[in-house]
Amino acid sequence: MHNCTTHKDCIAEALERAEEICAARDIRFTDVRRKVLELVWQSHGPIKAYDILGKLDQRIAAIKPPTVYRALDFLTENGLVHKINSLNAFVGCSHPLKHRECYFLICSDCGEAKECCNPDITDVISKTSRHNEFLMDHVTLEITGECSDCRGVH
Amino acid sequence: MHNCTTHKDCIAEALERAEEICAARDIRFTDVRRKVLELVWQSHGPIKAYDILGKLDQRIAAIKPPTVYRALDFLTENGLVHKINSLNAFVGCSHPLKHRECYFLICSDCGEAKECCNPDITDVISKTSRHNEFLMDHVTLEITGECSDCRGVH
DNA sequence: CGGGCAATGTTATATTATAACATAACCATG
DNA sequence: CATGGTTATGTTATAATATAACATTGCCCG
Repeated sequence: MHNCTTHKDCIAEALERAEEICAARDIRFTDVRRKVLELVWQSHGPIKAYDILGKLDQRIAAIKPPTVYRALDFLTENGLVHKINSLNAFVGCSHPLKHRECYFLICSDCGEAKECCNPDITDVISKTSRHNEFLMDHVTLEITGECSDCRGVH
Repeated sequence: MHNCTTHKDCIAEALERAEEICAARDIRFTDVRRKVLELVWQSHGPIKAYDILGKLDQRIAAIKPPTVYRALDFLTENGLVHKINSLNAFVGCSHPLKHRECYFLICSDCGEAKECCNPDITDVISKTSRHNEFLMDHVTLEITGECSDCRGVH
């Protein structure tokens, strides 16, 4: 389902990057937020808020839904995770500095949500918005289907 | 918020079209389904399942959530309504025969969800999918922002 | 060290959606 | 027109997702 050979490293990297970004922006990367981000990355795919909650409960005592949702809100606002609306799930952002919009290829077999941030897509969407005199704020683009791995494409 | 001068007509048209489509496909356009579709169109914008339920309750006795969700599932499967995932709401499809995929410009001011089915978008999305060896099944594209009316663009 | 703000805790509840089983309506076929 | 299969709806209960509202804690700055 995923390619990173040393998945531990990729989690650690994500956390470090988050740390840096928060420091740079002078916002607090608290324990809860770190833990939630870590769990999102550990899942290495879309994870649901209550699944995060479940995993947290095993470690720390009695964290409740609002705490998780607040952390997720924070992480989302700061581009560290994305919400996948069609799944009601959250996924770590692989390039939290590059751009706000992320497009996803979501495999209904293995559940992977691969970022696919083709600028051509952004262009054509911007063009369409402009053509409709629409002032774009945020774009949700979620493509479901079957990924190459699951289809057994060499 | 919307342009159709005679909104009653546009509801009636949508229902008639639905009738025809279901007849052609030899599937049943039952009372519940018709009523739900009518309410979706009456709202003339995204409407939530429980709002539909509320409006139904006033007319018919004691319709329960599963009934509404089943009707919405049916209508969605047959391309007569679309679900807007970022709003958890449903909207009538203006061209139920032309294509399955629909893209939306959603105004966060007035709540309108305008279909914008630019084939250029479809092209670029298909291209990206192919490039990723991804077998596309369904596309969710929801652009939030502010529509021309709300921005007061002449 | 105290006042203010940001974050989290806590309780309760709202909102969205479905499982599971019972009944009814529809309809083809003998 | 009986009957049996299929599709649709009714019904009860509950699962899953998310937030409101208020209390408390912790952090930082002066």
